[in-house]
Parts: sequence; structure tokens; C-alpha cells
Amino acid sequence: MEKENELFGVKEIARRANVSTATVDRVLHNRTGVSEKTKAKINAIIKEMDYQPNILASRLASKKIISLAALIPDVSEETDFWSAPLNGIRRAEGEMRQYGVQVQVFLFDLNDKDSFSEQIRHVLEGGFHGILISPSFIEETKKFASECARRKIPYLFIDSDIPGLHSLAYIGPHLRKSGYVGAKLLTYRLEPAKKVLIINISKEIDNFNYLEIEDGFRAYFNDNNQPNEIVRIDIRETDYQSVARHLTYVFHLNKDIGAAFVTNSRVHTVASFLKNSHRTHVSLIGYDFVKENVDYLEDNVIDFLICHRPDDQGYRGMMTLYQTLVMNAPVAKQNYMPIDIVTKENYEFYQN
Amino acid sequence: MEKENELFGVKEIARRANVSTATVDRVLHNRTGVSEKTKAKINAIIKEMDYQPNILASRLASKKIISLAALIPDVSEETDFWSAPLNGIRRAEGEMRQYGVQVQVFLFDLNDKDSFSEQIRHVLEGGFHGILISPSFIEETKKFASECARRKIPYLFIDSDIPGLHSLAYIGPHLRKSGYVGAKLLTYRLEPAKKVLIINISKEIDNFNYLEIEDGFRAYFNDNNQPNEIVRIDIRETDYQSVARHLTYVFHLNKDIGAAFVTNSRVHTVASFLKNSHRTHVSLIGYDFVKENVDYLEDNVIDFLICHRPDDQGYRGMMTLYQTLVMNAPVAKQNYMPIDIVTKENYEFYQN
DNA sequence: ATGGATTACGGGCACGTGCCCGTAAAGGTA
DNA sequence: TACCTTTACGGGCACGTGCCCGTAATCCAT
Repeated sequence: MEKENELFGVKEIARRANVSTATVDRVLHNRTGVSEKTKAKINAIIKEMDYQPNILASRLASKKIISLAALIPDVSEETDFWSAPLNGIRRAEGEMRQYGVQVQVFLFDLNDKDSFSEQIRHVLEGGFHGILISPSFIEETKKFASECARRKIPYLFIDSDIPGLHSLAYIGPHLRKSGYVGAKLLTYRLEPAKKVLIINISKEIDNFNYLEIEDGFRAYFNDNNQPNEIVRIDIRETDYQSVARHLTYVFHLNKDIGAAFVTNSRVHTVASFLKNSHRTHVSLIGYDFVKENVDYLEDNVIDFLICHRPDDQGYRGMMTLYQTLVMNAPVAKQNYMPIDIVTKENYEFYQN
Repeated sequence: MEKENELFGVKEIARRANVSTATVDRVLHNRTGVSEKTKAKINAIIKEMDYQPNILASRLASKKIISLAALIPDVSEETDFWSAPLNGIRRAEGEMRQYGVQVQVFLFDLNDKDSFSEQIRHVLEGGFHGILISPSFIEETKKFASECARRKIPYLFIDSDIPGLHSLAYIGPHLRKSGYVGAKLLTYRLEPAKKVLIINISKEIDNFNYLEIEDGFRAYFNDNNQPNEIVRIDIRETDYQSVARHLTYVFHLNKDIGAAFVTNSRVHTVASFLKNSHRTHVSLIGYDFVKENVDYLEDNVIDFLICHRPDDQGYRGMMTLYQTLVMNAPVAKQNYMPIDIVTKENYEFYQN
């Protein structure tokens, strides 16, 4: 039975140090106006008491509201993937508002690099205390990062990472391992003679995520001496007709494809093709818990979906900023999300 | 652009109603001492303003601390499964303490019904404002529930549910569906001629959880016209020697067992047996992210672990009580946890 | 010595709510 | 009318921290 000796706060410190609470306050917020001698004495007492400020009182008394910004892609007609992180951000906002935190969301067009740059300008002008950002374009993000460093604004990445920058944290998947998991699932019941098809459907040329995923996918084959031949295809158009055309060609060239792995959420387009061309015996795995994909899970066309809790990414991202700024708690720099496996049987309980 | 008109709180209400803040306070906490007329007027204003009390100020001003109890099984030498929920409970405690909430944990022995009853007595005597409980023994839990109802103490169940009682919520897996998922994974690459073995290792006779799981497992076979024959075995001793003896016998009788499904966390005992008897070609699936199991995942003896985020169950359970008591927010009565699939490839990122 | 600037500190109000205590008004009894 | 009880309400302090404002003390230049 140990008693937490936190009977008093600032007043107790002031009493012990023979100063006023105001002076203690100055030390706590390292403002000017305290002699080195008393500062040292107060700091010693603070350490000795293991003083923890009462956040309730602190937030209540503090006039200044903390404002956070989130910069993520807009929901497009191609994919509503980003509605999930947005959801998590909103959820965090709701919880934080009563603690004097405001959240502002900025959206950009994934197919328009300029919109990204423009929103970055807006965010930087907004005078926010912390920023969450999806670093979809590398060079622009690097410029953003150095500007944040100059202004001493903490920022963190979600969904994909750009290593080497001084972000507060990364919250998202370990993409390489994610591809590794995909390979495991895809080969779990695959006959040795069958070929495996990797499909990347993406307009953006400089999207680097799928490279990591594919790398991990191939690593699994190496590590496990998986005998299957790997075929790969890049498709730069996202509409069904184009995808179907490319796939028809690939399946024509390779008669014995037993499994297909799509490196992003557009797996439903492939599913549609497989179903239409009566190839549902091909095992199919792809990414993300979006409605179209779940429909094909239900329909037994997609075998597994891999998912990285995008909702939670948004939530945790905002909460991490909050923790840092309000309670300045230490934060893990790498915050890898679980690599979730979603099937027809468990999807109804999945929490994004 | 809509402005939240929450500029003021109780004072604003008081001003509009031409009363003092004290009177508003009395209405808010429906205490006595307010005439029906002014009460109605104030309530109208409250509704009109959509007044949300400032929880910071409320918790700060309120002397009374809210105390919560958690009643869960102790960690035993048989399994440290319950260390995970305890972990989540502690995590919640840490977050809530600064908001004036205290948590007390009561542990009982899963093999000793009397210890359960005794701890229930202690919990009820403790005068707690809310209780989280793992309803391991049905009859005792029912008595507990009616006593709570009498005293108007909200309580909720985690890990397993007893329907028909007026618990605040259930936070745990949908066991039937969980068995369903197990069957899917187990049969995913199973040859039609192979038999499937269901193994239940448990001392407790009245443990009803595995019945649900097994029911779901068999339902999958029915729903999918799975041709494999199912063999089942109950083992009432949990030590390795006994388990090995029973399994030796079963595998002797059934030469063509291709996959085994263990209905709880003791799958590592089976894994050990399979490894020792050179039967690692048998697919093996079981429950829970405990160290022994993960070791056999790593060792390729266990194919999949199914897991229901026990840590999160503890955390959410306590948080739900907190939400109910402090902000009296509405709560979902059924709160099914995701049915997570853990493999050798993704376990390192798994979050209990 | 006088004045002004700077440093080092204390007093005290404010944040929004909880709640104790005091009291005027209304009602009841002899 | 005098006295007591009950009802209905207001005043005001407290919670722990943030921060504005005032001021004694020290220092420096005239």
C-alpha cells in the first residue's frame, strides 16, 4: 500500500521553496524573471516531489487553445480509403475539444501535386501548434518538413513514411512486412506449378509505397524457397476497361496463374475482372477495407484483404500530437500498425 | 461555417433564466429546492443551448472521486492470458487518474469458484460506482448481477457474455463467429480426405465458452459442405503428459488427421506434442497471443492464432464505465471485438 | 543623491463547475 | 401577532493552474 504523495501541487512547491506560486509557475514554464538560485531550488523540489501538473486545472485556466492541422488526401471517386483516417481524426477531435484543442482538416487531390503544395502553404500560414500529414509527394513533403523544423512545429506522418526527416513520429504500416504477409497468405494453399501475378494499378508514377510492398512480397518467396514463378504488371489507368484489357493480355500469356496479389485498394477492379471472365478459382489478395472490396470478399472472389487500420491511424496521429503538446509525453518514433487479415468470416467485426 | 455557440456555460444559462448559477446547478443535478416553474424554464434554456458541461471544470471542482472495480481471473501457472486485460485496465487507470477516477482490481482463481464468490462480496462491499467483471461462473455471476441491479451499480462483462442480464455492456468476442473463422483457416488448404481434430483442453467442467466456439466451427463445415470428417476430444488434464497421452491415442485411431483446432490458449501444449511426435505437417490453429503460442508460430508448428485483443478489452471496459459515469454517454450494449488472425509473419506488429 | 531602467518576485483574479451556507418569502400553528 | 418550519433561491468559496499587474530591490548613468 503506497500513498501517492501528490497532496498538493504548485502551492506545495511554493510553500517548500518559500516563494509564491507565480514564481514556481515561471520556473515550470521556464519563463524569464527568476534568479538562478531560486530556480535551482525550485527545480530540485519539483524533482523531489515528482510533481505532475494537474492537466484539468491547466487546460481550464489556460486561455490559449491548441490548434492542430491534418493534411490528408480528399476522398475521390477512385477510392474512399481516406474517409477512414478522416473519421479517426474527427473522433479524436471530439474527444479533445473539451480540453481546449481545435482541429482543422486540409484536403488535397491525390492526382494533383499542386493542390498538395497549395494546402501545405495554407497549413503553414495557419499558425498551428502541430501538424499531421500524409506525405504523398516526397519532394514537397521534404520542403514542408524543413519549413516546420525552422518554425519548430512538430509534425508527424501517417500511412506512409519518409525516413530521414525529423518527424515527431510515423504512424502507419511496415509496408515491406505487409507484402511479406500477403505472400504468405497467397501461397498458403498454392500449388507449386502455378504462377503468381503481382498487379499494381496506379496513376501516380512516383508513388513509392507499392515498391516496398512488392519487395516484401518477393522477400517471402526468397526466404521460403517458394517455387512459384512471379509475373508482374503495372497498369497506369484505373478504369475497369483498361484494367480488364491488360489483365486479359496477361492471363492470355500465362495460362497457369493460380494467385494474384494487388498492391493497393484497387483489388476490387481485379476481382470484377476475374468474376466476369470466370476465373474465380484464382486466389486473390489485396488491400484495404473499402466497401467494393468487402463485397467481393463476401462473394468469395477476394480471399483476403490486408488492412492497416486507417481509422486508428488518424485517431492515434491526432492523439499523439495532443499528448506531445499538452502533456509533452514522450512518443515512440516508429509506430507500426498491425497488419490485419480480413476474410469473409471476420470482416463484420473488423474495426478500421 | 457554423459556430459552436458554447461561449458560456452555467453562467449563461443563469443569466438567461434570471436566476443564480446555484439554481441552474440544482436543476442540472436534479436536486431538490427548485420550483417547477423555474425548473421548466431552465430546462428549456439548457435544451435550447444544447448545453454541454465542461468536464474539466466539473471534475476539478468535484471533490468526490469516482471509484471503479475490476474483477478478473488471476494469472495462473497454466496461462498468463489474463495479464493482457489487466494491462489494459492499468492503462485505462493511468489515463483516468488525473480525472479523479480510482481503480481497484480484484483477482480470483479460475479453478476455485469460492474465490470468485468471495471476491464478489468484497467488490460489493467496496461501494464502487461501476464494476467490470469476467463472468467465469454463471450462477454466481447471476447473483452478483441482481445484487448490482438492486444497488443500481452499473456493471459490464468482458471476454465472455451472459445474455439476459442487464449488464451495461458486453465487451468481448463473438465466440461462435470466432470458431467459424477458425474453421475457414483450418480448411483453407486442407485436402478433402483428411480428418479434422477438435481439441478441448480444460479443467473446468462448466466452462461454456468452447461450446460456442465449437458450434461455430461446425457451422462453417455445414454452411460450406466441407467434406472432412470431424473428430473431437475433451482432455480434462492440462499437463503435457496427459495431453500427449490422449493425443497419441487419438492419432493412433485416426491415421489421416490433417488439421487440428484447439479451442483455447492451450494450443501450445498440442504444438509441443506435434513437434515431439514429428507431426508438424498437421495444420494447427488455436487461441490467444501468449508467449508459448507465439514461439510455436515462429517455429512453424502453429499456423494461425486467433485473438480477441484482451488488452483492449480491459481498456475499453474501464473506459466504458468511465464514459458512462462521468459524461453519462450512451454505450453500445454489444461490443464485439475483432477476430484477429495472427501468423508468423504479422505477429510482431500485433497489438493485444 | 536623483531618476530611470531592469530584475525578481508576490498578489490576486480568472477558468467553469460543485456545493455549503445563509436568508427572504411563503406557509403553518398556537 | 409571534414563532417555527419549509420552500426557493442567491452569495460566494473552492478545485489547481495560468498569467496579468504591481512593486520592492538592485543596478547604472547622470
